[in-house]
Amino acid sequence: MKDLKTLLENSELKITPQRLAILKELEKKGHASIEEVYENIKEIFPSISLATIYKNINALKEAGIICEVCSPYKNKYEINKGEHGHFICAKCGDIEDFELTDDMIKSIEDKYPNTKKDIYIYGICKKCKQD
Amino acid sequence: MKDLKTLLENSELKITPQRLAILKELEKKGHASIEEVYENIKEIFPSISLATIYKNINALKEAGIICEVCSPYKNKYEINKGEHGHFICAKCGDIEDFELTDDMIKSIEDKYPNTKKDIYIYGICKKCKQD
DNA sequence: TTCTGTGCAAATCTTTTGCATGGCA
DNA sequence: TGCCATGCAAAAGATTTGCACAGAA
Repeated sequence: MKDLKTLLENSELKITPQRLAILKELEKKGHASIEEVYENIKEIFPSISLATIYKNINALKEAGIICEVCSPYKNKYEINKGEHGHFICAKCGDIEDFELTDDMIKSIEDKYPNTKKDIYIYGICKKCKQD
Repeated sequence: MKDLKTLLENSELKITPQRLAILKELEKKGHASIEEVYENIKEIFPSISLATIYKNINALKEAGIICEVCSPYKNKYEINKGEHGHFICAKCGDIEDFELTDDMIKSIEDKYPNTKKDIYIYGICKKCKQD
C-alpha cells in the first residue's frame, strides 16, 4: 500500500484513490487487461468510469510506472519491475513471469547489445495443453 | 508466386486474387499491419474492401498460413516460416527477424521444454535511437 | 451448379476527447 | 485557491457481421 503511493509521489502524477486502486489491482493480479481492471475496481468503486481507467493506464504507462504486455489475445498491464521474461499463452492469454537466466541474457546480449532484455515467449500453457 | 498459391492449395481456403495479393504483400514487406496491407493492395486492386482484408487475415491466421506479431505500436502479420526471433522497436513498431542461436534455444529450452521457440525482444531500433 | 468469397453498409466494440464538476496539494 | 483528475456523453477508430451478388472449383 505504502509502496504504491510512493510510485505516484515520485512521478508527476497526483495521488488519487482511482490511481491507487488501479495499481493495487495490478499488484494483486500481476497482469490485467483494461477490462479486468475496470470490472474489478467497479465492485469497490462503483462510480469509476471506463474513461478514467484508460486515461490513467496511459498516464501511468507514460510515467513509466506500469508497462504494457502485448498478446494476440488481449493486451495487459503490469507494474514495472525491471528486466524479466514473460511466457504468454497464445490461447488463453495468461502471462507468467520468469527470471532471465545468465545464459539467456548472455545469448541475447551477443545479438542485441545494450538493450533492455524484456523477452517474450509465446506458447501454450500447461492448463490449455490439457484441453 | 507459385509458392503462395501452394500455401492456399494445401489449406481449406480457396485461391482468390485478393488472398494472393495479401500474401504477396506480406511476402514483400516481411511484416505488415492491416492498414498497410489495405493501402498497398488498393493501389493495384481499387475495389478491394477493408472488410475483405480483415476476413482474410483472420482466415489465413486460422489456417496457420500467417501469424500475428504483437507490438505496443500496431499488430502486424507475417507469413509463417518456423521458429525465429523478432526484434520489435517499441517506438516505431518496426520488426526485424533474427535467427535463434543454439545458445538461445538451449537456454530457453531449459526453462520451457517442448515449446515453439518464438521469441520477442522489445527495444529501440537503431533508427529511433538516433532521434 | 454449388458453395465459398467479396464488397458494401450497418452494427458493434474499443479507445479517445471535450467539458463541467470535484478533489488533491 | 489553483490545477489536475474524474465522470459523463459524444466522437472517433477499429473490427465484425449480414446480405446480395460474383466468382472459384
